This record gives sequence, structure tokens and C-alpha cells, in this order.
Amino acid sequence: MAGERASATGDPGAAPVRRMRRAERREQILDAATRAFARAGYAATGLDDVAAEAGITRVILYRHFESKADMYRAVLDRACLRLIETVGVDDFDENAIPALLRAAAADPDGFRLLFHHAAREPEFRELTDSITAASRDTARRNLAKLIPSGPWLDWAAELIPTVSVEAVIAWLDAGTPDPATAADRISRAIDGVIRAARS
Amino acid sequence: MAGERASATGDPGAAPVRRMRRAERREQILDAATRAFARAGYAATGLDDVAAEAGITRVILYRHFESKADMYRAVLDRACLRLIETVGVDDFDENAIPALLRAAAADPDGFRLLFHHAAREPEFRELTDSITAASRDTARRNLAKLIPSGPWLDWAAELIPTVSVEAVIAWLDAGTPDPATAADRISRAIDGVIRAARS
DNA sequence: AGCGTTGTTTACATCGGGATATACAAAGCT
DNA sequence: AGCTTTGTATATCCCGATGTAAACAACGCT
Repeated sequence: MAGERASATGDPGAAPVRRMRRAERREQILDAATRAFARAGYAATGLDDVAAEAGITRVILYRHFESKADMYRAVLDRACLRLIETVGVDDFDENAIPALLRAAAADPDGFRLLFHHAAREPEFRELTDSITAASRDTARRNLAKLIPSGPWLDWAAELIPTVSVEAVIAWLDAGTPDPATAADRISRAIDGVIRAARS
Repeated sequence: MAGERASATGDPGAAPVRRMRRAERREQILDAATRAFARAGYAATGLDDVAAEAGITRVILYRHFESKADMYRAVLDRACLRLIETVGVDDFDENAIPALLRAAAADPDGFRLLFHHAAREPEFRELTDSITAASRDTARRNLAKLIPSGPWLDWAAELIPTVSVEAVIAWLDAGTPDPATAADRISRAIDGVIRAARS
């Protein structure tokens, strides 16, 4: 199946077979791996799945990555990097949500992978912890003006980043309709949660 | 570690070692398995983890369950059952949230397992699909009066059950403070999301 | 007291997937 | 043309986890 693209049979009249340079192939593998891992997470995804998704053999993967874990880290690192360079770490202002939407639209599989899988994989949580901890702390800092410290502040500080992310994912699931409208609605939804959080 | 409770050495002065009857042990295994699986999901949790959590040997597990998958299904089935018999399937009224809180407090690990792991495991999604689909449809039915059908209705119908669940889990994380207050806040948070969903 | 149940320990069979090595074929630059 | 790069195919090692088997020990009901 993977072999029929660049077959070793040398059948004439085949497609040009444009091969990739190393860096290019690496990126393509990372794309494919992101898609593959986004379906079922690290443990439940085999290297064969990744190879098939990339349209190459499993052996090639090892010419670019030391191991499965190494590859997964590379996938996660790239997804984190992309996210952070689109959305600042400490943003809680009015353009945070539009930025989040842009990031999710630019790399939907990476977005889902980070928040729906990596965040629940103890072995790799360190990679997403920086993001989640930062957003939780930012939320807490802003909420501290409105809510007395205690369990309900904890609750709100934990819930609001989660709701933001889930709202964005629901937006992806709904087919990414008009981003401006989405940003408006999500912002107001979060306002609603904040208002509810003040007793 | 497991052996020192009911040691085969027969050392005198040991604890009474109260053995369990079959059904009782099965429930205890299910409890332990729920805790173990709730940490990292199906694939990343070994039978040794489950056995250690239950304080028994791995061999005993096979006297109660055919296989790992069989055991996991039993765990998920029980968690689903408990959830459904505490929270009706089609509830969207004012006592739905209190019921959800009661269910989560009664079986926090099962609750987390269902919504944070099982829901993302393709092989077992069928078991949670009935719940998620039902709650999404219920939400959609109620929202249809307020929102014209289209992507934004889809968005809201998907988001609201998610927010409800995540709000409950955040409440668990915050140490389950006053359930009545929690119910009130969560209800108002959801109202906020609904209000935001009507353009 | 005796027998079935519950449990332990040890050893082993099995299997899938990760990881490695080698040989070979075609692409494509120089 | 020739060498390097990129890719395929195949074979194999290795390890951890699932799953099985057998012998033995103690609880607890009758």
C-alpha cells in the first residue's frame, strides 16, 4: 500500500515520485504522527499507524527519530511551540480568544492532541504542564480580584482555561464557522462562567 | 507487599486476614481497577498495576475476568450504570446538576475514567457513546427553542454537556466543597454559556 | 474434622510491537 | 557517469505484558 507510490518495480509511466529532502520529510512525518496520535494517544498508536499515515515504511521513521517516545516528544514540542507563538503565555485580554482560535485552526490535530491526550498521559504531562499551569495561574491572578481565595477560586481558576479550550474544540467540531463570531461567543461564555464563580 | 497481608509463611500473631467471598472480591477488584485505570487509561495501565492496587496477585484477576479488556468493560459498565441510575438520561431540569454532583462524589474515579479516558479510547467509546450522545441530544432539543439550527446550535449542544462535566471534575479537584453552592454555580455557569450561544 | 473456597508463589507459554541490521533500488545532484 | 541520499523489503532480536498451569497454604463453612 505504501509501496505503490514509489515502487521498487520501476514500472514505466509511474508518477514523478518527487522525493523529499530530509528536513521536509521530517516535517511531513511530524504532520502524519500528529494526526495518528490525535486519534488515540501515545500508547494506543503503533509506529505502523504513523508510518501508514505518512505513506512510508516503519524503518524510515528511525532515520529521523531515535525512538517512539522521541518522536512523540518532537510532535508535542512542535505543537506546544506553535501554540505558544500564536497565543502568548500570559494573555488574558480580549485578543487571547481570537489567538486561541487561530492556533487551533492552524493546527487542529496538534490542538486536540495536546489537550485531549497528552494532558492525560502521566509520562508526557511535563510537556503540557507548562502551558496548563501558566494559563491556570493567569486565570487565578485575574480572578483573585473578584473571588475571595478558597476552594471556589481554585475551582474557577481550573475551570476557565478548560472551558476555553473545550469551547474551541467544539468550534472545530462544528466546522470552524466564522472565527469572529466564535471569539465573541466564547468570550461571553467565559464571562458567564466568571460571573457564576462570584457567589 | 501484597503477600505480607495474607502471608503463606503462617507467622503467628498475624492479622485476622478476613477473606472475601467471590462477589465481594469482584467488587473490590472493580474498585481498584477503576482507580488504577483512572490514572492513565486502558493501554497505559498494566494488570500488575491493577493487582497491586487491589492488594492481590495478578493471577487472581483471571479467576474473575476473562481478559484485561473484559475487566475494563466491566469497570466501564458499572461506572455507566451507577451514573445513569443517579442521573437520568434525559434530565435537563434544575435537579440534573445536583444529581451529577452526587454521582461524581459517589464514584469520582469512575466519573473521571468515563469522561477523561474512556471517551477518548476508540476501542471502548461505544460504551460511553450512549451517554454522551444522549446528553448532547437532550441539550440540542432544549437549545433548539433558543438557537436557530446550524453550526452554532451544534456548537452549543456539544459544548454544554462538556462544560457540565468539566465543571463537576473541577469541583472534585477543588476538594468537593459545599454541593449546594456547587450546583448553583455550575447551573449559572451553564446559563452563561447558553446566553452566549444565542448570538 | 474435612472439604471447598480463596489465595499465594513460581514458572512458563505466547504474542505484539519496538528496535536493529542488511541488502537492494531508484532519485537526483555534481 | 558516479556518488550520495532517500526509500523499500525482509529478517531478526528483544522485551514487556498478557495469559496459563500447577503445586501449595490457610480460611471458613458444615
